[in-house]
Amino acid sequence: MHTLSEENYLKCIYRLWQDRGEKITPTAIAEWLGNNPASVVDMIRKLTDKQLIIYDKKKGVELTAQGQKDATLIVRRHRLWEVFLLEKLGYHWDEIHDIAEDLEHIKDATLADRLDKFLGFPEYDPHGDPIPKANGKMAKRHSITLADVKPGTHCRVAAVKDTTSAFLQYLQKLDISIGTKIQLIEKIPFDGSLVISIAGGERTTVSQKFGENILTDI
Amino acid sequence: MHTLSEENYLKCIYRLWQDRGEKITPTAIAEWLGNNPASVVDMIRKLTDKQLIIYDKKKGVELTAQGQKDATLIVRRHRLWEVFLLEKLGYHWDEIHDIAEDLEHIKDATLADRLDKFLGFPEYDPHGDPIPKANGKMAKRHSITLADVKPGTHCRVAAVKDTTSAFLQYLQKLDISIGTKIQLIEKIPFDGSLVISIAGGERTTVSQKFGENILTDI
DNA sequence: AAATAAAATTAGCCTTGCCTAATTTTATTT
DNA sequence: AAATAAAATTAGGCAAGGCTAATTTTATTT
Ligand SMILES: [Mn+2]
Ligand SMILES: [Mn+2]
Ligand SMILES: [Mn+2]
Ligand SMILES: [Mn+2]
Repeated sequence: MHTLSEENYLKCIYRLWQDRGEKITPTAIAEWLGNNPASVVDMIRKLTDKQLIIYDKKKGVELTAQGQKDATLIVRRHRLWEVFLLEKLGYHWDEIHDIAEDLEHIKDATLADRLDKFLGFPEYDPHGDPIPKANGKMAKRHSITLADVKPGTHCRVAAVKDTTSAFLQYLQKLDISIGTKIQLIEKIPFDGSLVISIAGGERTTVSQKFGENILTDI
Repeated sequence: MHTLSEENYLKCIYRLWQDRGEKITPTAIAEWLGNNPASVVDMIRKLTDKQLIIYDKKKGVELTAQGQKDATLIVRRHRLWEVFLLEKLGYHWDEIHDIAEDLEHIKDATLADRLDKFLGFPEYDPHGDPIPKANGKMAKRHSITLADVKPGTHCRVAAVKDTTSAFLQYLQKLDISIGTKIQLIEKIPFDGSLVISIAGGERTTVSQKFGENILTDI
């Protein structure tokens, strides 16, 4: 099996691949994990030896079929534990990510499946991310951000991209959670700021960065 | 905070102190953890520096007040997770120990307390061991083994000392679990074997070692 | 095409937590 | 009291997973 560090790298590569799509470079991995590029190069060698990734200086880092499978299961555990922490233990959505970051590494043949069953086979985690099934399949990820939507559109908050507590607490302050209806009223050309109405309420202005971290539905 | 290894050593020392009472030597720790005595000496230095233990060649290793407190909280987490795994996820009692061995190291300020509440503040874990409260207090441990009891006595299985699956599966085969009534019919002087009747059933003979690993009530 | 900047890699070092082998200390036997 | 055995300790090493500093490669500017 994999070490804790190997798992964190795998999950990081999976994540960068999922939400950026671009070529995954050692520097990108280093930034995401807060490690030094030199350390990343070491781990790239190790994961390559284990046949979990393929590294081509032109194409960057890619997961092999096995690497993808393994990464998916880690993500599955992470998201299931997040549901557990929120729904069963009463944590808030800005507190669960870091704890799940550790829980995801607990390995037992049947633990994830039992937890899945106990939670009633949830499709999405508390941040709106789809939970991979045991076979690796999962519901579609949302991809249109609030910043992409045409002014005038009414949409629903389906997921958040950023899961730091800084962002989640700001959302809480604005009374926004998964399912909240938002109308995009206007985009300010100068800096991309967004004028929105939350759940039919007054106009509020948020930054472009804010809008890019909210994924929408409908 | 403590590393995973430091925590495992603390818990080991706590355990040896609780159920042997004797002087705790580096060799005893090494045997319990399956490590080399030389490694234990290294860790003794580290835990001493951290003021979690005091080591005196005469008295052996002892936990300081802080060490005791920390160890108790690890044990608390271990036992709470065991209850969770058995009651909520449907594991059998011989499968939960190893998983809890990892879960006990997940650190978050409120996790144990939330789990405790979620489980309904259980007093004992699935092996009959008392679960320390957040303040360190806990219900009395049972101390009389089946091997200590006088022939003729009817007693109740209150806890098991050994939690290896070899022992627990044997118990399951004999239909013994926490709460089962057992009458000790006879002790064989030759080798200490015990003739017992399980829940009023037929006579069965078990070894002395078996009897020493069952703690009784009433 | 050179010059410069950025990214990737290498070399060498550190800490943790373990090990083996050798040595010293402490207990037990004779 | 010696001899022997057991326990504890020291010395030296190793793998994992980080780091910094130096170097090489690759991209970008000029
Ligand atoms: Mn993690
Ligand atoms: Mn999430
Ligand atoms: Mn443990
Ligand atoms: Mn237990």
